[in-house]
Amino acid sequence: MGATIHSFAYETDSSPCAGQCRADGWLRRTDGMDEKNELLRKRKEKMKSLQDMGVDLYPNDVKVTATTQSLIDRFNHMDNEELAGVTEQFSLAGRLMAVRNFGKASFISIQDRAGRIQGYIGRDKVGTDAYAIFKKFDIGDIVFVSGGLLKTRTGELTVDADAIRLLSKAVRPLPEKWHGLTDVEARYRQRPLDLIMNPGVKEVFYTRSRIIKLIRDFMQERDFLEVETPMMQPIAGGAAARPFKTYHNTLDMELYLRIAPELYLKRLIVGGFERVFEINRNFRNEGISTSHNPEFTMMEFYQAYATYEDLMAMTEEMITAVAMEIFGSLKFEYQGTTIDLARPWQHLTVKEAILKYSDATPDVLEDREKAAQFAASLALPVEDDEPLGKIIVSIFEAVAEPSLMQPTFVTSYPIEVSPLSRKSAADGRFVDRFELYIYGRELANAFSELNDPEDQRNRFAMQLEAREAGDEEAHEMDEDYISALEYGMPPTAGEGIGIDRLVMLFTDSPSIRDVILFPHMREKKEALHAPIEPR
RNA sequence: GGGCCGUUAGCUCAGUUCGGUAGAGCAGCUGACUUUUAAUCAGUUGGUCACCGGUUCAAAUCCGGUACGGCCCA
Repeated sequence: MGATIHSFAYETDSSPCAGQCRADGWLRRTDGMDEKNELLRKRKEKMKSLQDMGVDLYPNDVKVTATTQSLIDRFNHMDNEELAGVTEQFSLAGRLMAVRNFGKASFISIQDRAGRIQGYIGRDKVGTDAYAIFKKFDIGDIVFVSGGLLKTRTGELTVDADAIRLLSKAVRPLPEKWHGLTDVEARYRQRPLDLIMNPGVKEVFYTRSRIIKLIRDFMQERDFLEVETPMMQPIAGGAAARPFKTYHNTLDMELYLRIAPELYLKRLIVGGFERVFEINRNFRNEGISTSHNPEFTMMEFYQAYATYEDLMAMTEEMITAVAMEIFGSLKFEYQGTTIDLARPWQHLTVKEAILKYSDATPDVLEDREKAAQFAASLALPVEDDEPLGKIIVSIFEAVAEPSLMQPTFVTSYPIEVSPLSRKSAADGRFVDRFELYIYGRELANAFSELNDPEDQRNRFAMQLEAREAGDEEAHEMDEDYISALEYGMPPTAGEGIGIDRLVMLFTDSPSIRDVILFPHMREKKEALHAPIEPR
């Protein structure tokens, strides 16, 4: 019981589904797809009659030799006379997206991974029996077509079918052909339908894959080794965030889903790899918004004998290289704003940014009480014992961050918010760190790494104090990491780049959910689909 | 966490102002049609108006609550 709720739509009266159950104890069917649904019933009747005609509803015995797009690329420029000279026969398969029926012939639209192409199904050519079977196909079915090519009167390249077969029967109907699936909740919850109906969505994920490949190639060309470090960690370190907790049965221990791979990657620097990177998921137990998903993809990389300044140059190089591959330009539109990645990018210290985007005076940022007052005037919550550095960062995030539309490196972060960064040689209250902002969003975070084990122990101690004062995101003491540093870590710089946010930028996506295939949503107590009765 | 908005047929949406038997297009079904492409033409099926409760002779519509979602703010 209970656990069956995802696979079956049924729950009995005794189930704890208060307020969600129908009076008769059955869960409401959100799509009305129960045995009383006429569309579904008609389909099942149709499937029965196809089987009676000897048709296998789910065969797997065809070989596909072409994609829709490959045919268009090769033959779209030809006219009918030239196409008549093409003797090659083509076999393709895909989802039946439209049928335009003319009695003894039909036009169909087939969609595969690459695109769509039209098919012409003439009764004379495929045969009367096959045509009668074809007439029982539904939009949404997966079909196989083979034949030559022709151009229609309107000039559309069309597969002139010798044969058409059913490869997989769709039991449920597709959304409407013209408007498609537009309800955002339905799109995220039923991503397969979204991908079928909205070609732009597929395009986003093709672009996402290309961006990740470009970044991977960029790193490998620079002699970085791609590695994978633990997703499950006994201490969730490397960032300021609340973790998800899990449990290992045999080891009888609690583990955390990682909030960052940082401390493991730096252990590998100690181990001598010198240049490592990882593109993988992090998990942070925090709110969901248009730019936050509880699990998100980050690239982190570490380079020995480099500084955070080297990484600024490398970041500019990497992101402009990706932009040139994706757009062929350093200028592009994001949500109606022109983003210009022309180098060099703007550099601001945290304090400079605050002074630029607020009416704060420099003395406000030197004195804790004045800073706290200024924060209060902005309606920012300030804890009683919150250190100056944290207050300054809160002010920065409130007044400056949303204004940093064009690419900007923000530097000189206070030491209180940077427990893993190297102290600035010029002023020990600050660290050698930068964050990259574009369109008011943090895209990257990097610093020269702290490799003095004693200093690291002191920083963790500072964090423990903050933790005891109630900061749930403060870092924990990690003795194992410190002991790795005690073997000696070369001077190193490291960076994390938010891949989802980068993809948002390069695909003009307004929400992080648009670049994550299955974004997390609150659980629906009602079944998304009711079960279909057996045939 | 707060504010505003949304949830009506498989899908896309009207209908809510000012309460009076639930509407359209697409999809489906029946028929016509061998170059259409949102094919067309004729006919036709399909609804627990998100859920729970209240007011009322009468609620998709008014009131209260709940769930889920969106946007903005924190």
